[in-house]
Amino acid sequence: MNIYEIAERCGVSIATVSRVINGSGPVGKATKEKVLRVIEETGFTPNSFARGLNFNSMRLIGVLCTDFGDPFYSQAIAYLEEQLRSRGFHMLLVCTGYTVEGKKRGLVELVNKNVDAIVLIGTVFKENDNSHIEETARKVPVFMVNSMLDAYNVYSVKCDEERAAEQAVSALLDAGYRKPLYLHSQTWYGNADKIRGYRQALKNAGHSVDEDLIVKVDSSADAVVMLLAERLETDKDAFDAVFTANDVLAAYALKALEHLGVSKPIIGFNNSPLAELVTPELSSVDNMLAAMCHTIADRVVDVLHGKQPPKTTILSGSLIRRATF
Amino acid sequence: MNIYEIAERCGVSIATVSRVINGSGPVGKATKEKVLRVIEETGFTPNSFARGLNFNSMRLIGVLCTDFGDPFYSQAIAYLEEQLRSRGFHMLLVCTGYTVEGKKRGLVELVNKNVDAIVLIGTVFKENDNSHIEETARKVPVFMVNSMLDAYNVYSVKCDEERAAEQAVSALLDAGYRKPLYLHSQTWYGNADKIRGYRQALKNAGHSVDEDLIVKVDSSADAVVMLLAERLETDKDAFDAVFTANDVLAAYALKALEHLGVSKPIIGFNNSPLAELVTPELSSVDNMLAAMCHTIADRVVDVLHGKQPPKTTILSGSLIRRATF
DNA sequence: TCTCAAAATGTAAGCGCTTACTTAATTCTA
DNA sequence: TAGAATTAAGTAAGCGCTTACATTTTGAGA
Repeated sequence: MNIYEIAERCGVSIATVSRVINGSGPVGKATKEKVLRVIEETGFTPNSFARGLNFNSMRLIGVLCTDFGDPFYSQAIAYLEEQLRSRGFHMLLVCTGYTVEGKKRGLVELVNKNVDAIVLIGTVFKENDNSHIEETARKVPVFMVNSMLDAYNVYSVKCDEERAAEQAVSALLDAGYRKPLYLHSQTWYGNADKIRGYRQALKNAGHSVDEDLIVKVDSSADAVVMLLAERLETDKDAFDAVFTANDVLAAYALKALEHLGVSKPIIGFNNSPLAELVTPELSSVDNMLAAMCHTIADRVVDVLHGKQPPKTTILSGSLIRRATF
Repeated sequence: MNIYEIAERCGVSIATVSRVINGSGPVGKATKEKVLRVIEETGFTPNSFARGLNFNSMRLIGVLCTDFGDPFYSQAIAYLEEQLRSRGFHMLLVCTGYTVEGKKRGLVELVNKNVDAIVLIGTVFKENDNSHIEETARKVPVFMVNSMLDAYNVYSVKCDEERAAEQAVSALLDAGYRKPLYLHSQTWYGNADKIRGYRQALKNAGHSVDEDLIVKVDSSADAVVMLLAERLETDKDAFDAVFTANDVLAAYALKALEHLGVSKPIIGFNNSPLAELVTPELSSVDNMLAAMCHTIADRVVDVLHGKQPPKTTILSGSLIRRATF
């Protein structure tokens, strides 16, 4: 079933059928109705590859994501899908894991599919070589959610995580805590910002930074429990509060402290749904994920329409206080 | 940059270039190397729409999902993406929410994109009209994860949730509990199975079913807290254990009981990562999601290769015991 | 009734690629 | 070394659709 078949059944030319499908030219009222009726009857849908070939677009946006395990990412995907779809685009989703190799492959695959644009969710490693992203951006516009890269054809929307982390840690210090532990599990881009914020907060309060309180740990319940147990065993006042790079780590920390029978304030990051699922509910830094995704979708549409939106947008996050602090 | 450009730069015809790209015919060694080199130098990637038009496939699988909020779905997406991609397919993801209208639109959109197959995750409403799915299946093979529909061109892989639920409730009864509360929030397909299992377990144990113990509740912390509080207020022995349709509800129930200062066994469903994130860790029924996704991916490949795999596969779930029971 | 612009429809040339079919260049056999 | 068999490369016809351009029809004004 193709456009020729429809044209024949209607006794018109394919040009006319195409015109009624796309509303791309004048068509007599009777003819239009007939064509629509036949399309309806036959259930014909125009071949999207042929249209793609003509328009050089299938209205597909490639989305590269690191890890679904973290609710932050699945939440981002959810927002993005909604926003993009409401703007008439569909989402080609590729999940690559944390390796740079995986990301490179993912980018190549998306470029090969001729997507209209590529959205990266939190995937830039600041210290690392990002030439693969720059190279990709020479072929198709790249949009970054929650990370930033200043390069040709790359647009970024991020939360000022440094400031947000600073605010969170300052809140702990203001409340009288002196030794906040900072837990993270991946040394990616955003992490450096959070650490800077952490340091700044201590500095602002006139404290020095104990480097032993900035620690990387595997993202698993066991690892966190072990780590905290070990620290507290050595010195039961080794730290007096916990700040984590994401809510999953915060949940593990919560579990660990409960396990150890001690209670200390905990602040997570991302303000994901998880924060309200655990008991007690997690205080967490809101990094404005929904707003970021909304903004990115706007940027995508703008760029594809030939407009030139700002290359970087920075939103401010804020601490959402719940039961753990 | 297209295949003509490459051909010209190599001093060969486009047929030859195409042959080296696809390995679809004999090419002289020197020629082949030259073509590969030029492709490498120019960074040429064949237009996937043109290939799609020829092959009538872009190796795209449409995936229709209900809700990312539930970790069950995001987990399923994660598994599917991995499995499909390792088989050379990419995933076009559409998230529709719980309405049948939304699903219908989603299916139409995917069909319009000429995907090779459509995977539905837990989306059949048994009582409802599923003609939209059957209609879709006339155009493109449909695969169902964790639900079932016996129709032309529809393949299903599901967990025997009835048996699994029965097993879980029986375990509660065996442990001496008499009045297990069953909480669910959506009256979709799988729910009926679970309820049957719940009933069967009580019947097996010689108990009658108290219909008031099968209750639907909004999927929110507040709703669950309110519900349980109300029940226990009326009669503090209104129920002596909680069984839920998914882990999110179980987490809410955990929160609610803790809030009310009572402790009762809880069993969730899906055995999602969430089960290990909350404290105490949730006992949960494992519905073999990873295996389902793996199997579905196999089925997709088989069907697209013209094979005829079994139309229905049923896996058995099992209760994973952790701290809450 | 005739003219002519405006509206409706048709024709055919791509979009970039694959591949059946054809032709040219090698290699092999006797 | 002629000629068959084999391998390498080219030609051109689509795949299903959009659209610039050409053609026909319609209807208003004179």
